[in-house]
Amino acid sequence: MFNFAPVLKTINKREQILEVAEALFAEHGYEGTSVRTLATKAHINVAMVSYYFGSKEKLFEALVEYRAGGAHEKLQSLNQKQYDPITKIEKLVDIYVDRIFDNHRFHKILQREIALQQRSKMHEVITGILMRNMNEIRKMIEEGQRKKVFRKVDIECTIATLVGTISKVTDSSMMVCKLLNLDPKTNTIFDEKNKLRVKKHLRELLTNHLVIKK
Amino acid sequence: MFNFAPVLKTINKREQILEVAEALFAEHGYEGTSVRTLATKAHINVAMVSYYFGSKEKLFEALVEYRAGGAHEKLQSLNQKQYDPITKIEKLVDIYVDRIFDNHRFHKILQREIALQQRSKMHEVITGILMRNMNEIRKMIEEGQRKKVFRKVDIECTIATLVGTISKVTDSSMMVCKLLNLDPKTNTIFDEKNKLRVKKHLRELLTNHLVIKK
DNA sequence: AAATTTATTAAACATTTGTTTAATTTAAAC
DNA sequence: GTTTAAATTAAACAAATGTTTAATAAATTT
Repeated sequence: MFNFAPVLKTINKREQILEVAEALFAEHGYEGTSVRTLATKAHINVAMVSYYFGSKEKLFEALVEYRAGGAHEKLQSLNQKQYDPITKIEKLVDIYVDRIFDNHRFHKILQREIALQQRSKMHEVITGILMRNMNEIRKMIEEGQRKKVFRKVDIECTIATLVGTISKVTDSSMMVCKLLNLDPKTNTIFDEKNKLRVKKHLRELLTNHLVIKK
Repeated sequence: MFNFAPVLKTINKREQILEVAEALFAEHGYEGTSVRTLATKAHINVAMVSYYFGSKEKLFEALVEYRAGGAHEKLQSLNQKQYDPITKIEKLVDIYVDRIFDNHRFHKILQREIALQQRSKMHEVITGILMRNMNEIRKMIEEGQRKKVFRKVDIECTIATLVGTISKVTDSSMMVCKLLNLDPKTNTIFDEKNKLRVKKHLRELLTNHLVIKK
């Protein structure tokens, strides 16, 4: 019969390296993380990175593949539902806040990567992913405008507000802890309480912004 | 008599290095920029960085000192004016958009630096600067709330929205060019047209969000 | 159980990194 | 015009970087 044990073990080792890489890239950046410190933190030999991924850059690409998928499908399926525009936007906020909060390390890496002009190939891939997601949001807003529920707002800027607000809260967590008077050691901004808080803020902000008052 | 020429020349050389460093740090990050490529781009010898600044890290600190000041004074003086809360917020938007657009390279570097857990000393300095600015904004909103002009909104999240929206537009300029269907080569997001566009968006967004409707 | 593939290791590899040295040119002061 | 200080240079420095090698250990297949 089949024996999955070795295969599973391999996958786990790969994933273990990817998880540690994600944490280190998020904290110290791609260039700021050496393969040696990565190997130490992941309790593996330096050569294992080349062995499993080929190179440091290919490890990074593997990380993107490992984490990037999924978001677009969720947005697309929401877009196909028959909700009214306001409900759709509220559910969009929930999806986006959940997504970015739960993947805050990877999101931080992505944000830094698109802000940088390095590794142009990776840059292209990431831009493509984010663009597709943004287009789904655009469709939602345009649908609301067609139905005369939403104002003729600046769609691109509105998307920037949605993503920018969440990014600001998650990416500069140290900063936000000080701003919210939280202890960075004991507290975490990535808990349910703060997710709800940001969701509430964005729901009210965006409905006030988008919805035409009767 | 006095002869300023040599002194001025020295200052200019220092500033010349700082300007090139700013451009490179913004494009490729701090770790992604080597002292050698910096020297080449600035048409100086490698040793000149150590000669003028002591080290790469001190060059970075010098850049922060060179660019960081000024914003707080502007916010403070606006806060002391006798404008009504709505006007104050509108002028705040103008100041912030102008500031970040005109210093977009430096702003990008700052954002990356506070998102990173490297160079903790610099981190402290930058956090301090940004915190003071944020406190001025908080005062403005609280004043509007006391005067019963503003709603009881989530102040910290509202600040995140203001800064986050502008950051999103400026920091990932490549991305935004695609989103706005601009050619990244010929067009620039940092022109007056787009400044006005973001200002208009934020003015409408924030007044709708903040102001209690009669 | 032997053969073979896969996983893991320590050591070496060639580059690149930031920084320093010591020599030289340029400018300023006397 | 000589002396002194400042600016600039090419070369060397040690440390760190990503990657490869060749040997060994573990697991899988035959």
